[in-house]
Amino acid sequence: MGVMEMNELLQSCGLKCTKQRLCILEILNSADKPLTAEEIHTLTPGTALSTVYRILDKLLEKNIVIKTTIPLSDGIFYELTANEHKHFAICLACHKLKYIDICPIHNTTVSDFTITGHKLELYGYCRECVK
Amino acid sequence: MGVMEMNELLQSCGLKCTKQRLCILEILNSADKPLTAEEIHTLTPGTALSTVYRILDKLLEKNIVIKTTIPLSDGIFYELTANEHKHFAICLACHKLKYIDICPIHNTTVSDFTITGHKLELYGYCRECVK
DNA sequence: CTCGGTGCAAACTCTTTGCATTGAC
DNA sequence: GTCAATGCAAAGAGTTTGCACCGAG
Repeated sequence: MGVMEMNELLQSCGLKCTKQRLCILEILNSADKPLTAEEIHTLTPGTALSTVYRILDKLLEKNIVIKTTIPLSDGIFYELTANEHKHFAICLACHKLKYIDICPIHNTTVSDFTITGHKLELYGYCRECVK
Repeated sequence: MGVMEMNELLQSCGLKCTKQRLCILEILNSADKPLTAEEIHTLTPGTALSTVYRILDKLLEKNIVIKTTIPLSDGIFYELTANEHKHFAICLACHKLKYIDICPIHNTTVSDFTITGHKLELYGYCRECVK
C-alpha cells in the first residue's frame, strides 16, 4: 500500500489525512507481525502516546485495523485488517511465531453469514521444541 | 468436564485443588463464550479479584486456559484451551458472535511444525446486517 | 476560517505485587 | 507442620479524557 492509497483510504472514511495517521498506517503496513500501541508509539517519534491510541481507535472503528492478542505473549496487538490473512503457527514451548502460507479456508461457507475475512492460528511445537 | 476430572487436571499440573480454582474451571467449562477476568470474578462470590488473576495466570502457564480478544469487543477474554475448538463468526456490523460447526482445518499440516490445536474466526455480515 | 486532530497532563481502569493469614497435602 | 494459595490494600501499567493549541480542508 502506497502513500496515495493510504490517503484515499483515510479520505473515504471521512478522516483527515495527517502525518501522524500516515505514519501509523505506514508502520502497520510494513510490520511483519501485529504491534502493540507502545511499539507503534516508539516507531512514531514526535507523536503523543494518547494520539496513537486515538488514531488506533478511529482505525478500529472504520475496520481498517484489528485488535488481537498473541497467545503466550502479553498485551494487545494491532494489525491492518488487510494483513490479517497472514496466518501463523505459535509454538507452545518457545512462544515463537511462524508465518504460514497455507489457507484451508478458501471456499468455506456458513449458512446465514457472508464471509469477508478470517483469522487462523495454529498451536503446537516447532521443530526445535518437538524433540 | 466433571469435578473429578478438574481435580485430576490440577493435580497433574502440580497445582493444589482449591475451591476457588474448581469454581473458576467450572465457570469456564460451562461458559458459552470467552469471559473477561471481571466476569469471572462476578461469578465467583467470595473470591478476591487478585486471586482470579493469579489463578488465570497459573492456568495460562499450564496451557489449560487461553487468553484472547473478541474483535469489536473491548477487553481481554479467557477460555478453556479445550473449548477453543468452538469456532465462531463475527458480524462486523452488529458485533454478534455466531458459533459455527464447520472445521476446515482437519488434516492440515505445516512443515517443521507439530500442530496440536488451532483457532479460527470468520468475519463478515450476519443475515440481518447483510440486507 | 472552521472544526477535527494533536500534545500534554491528569484521571481512570485494569492488572500485579507485598505481606499477613489460611488451608491443601 | 509446611509451603503454596488467598485476601486485602497499595502500587504499577496501560488507556482514556479535558483542555488549549494547531493544521488540513
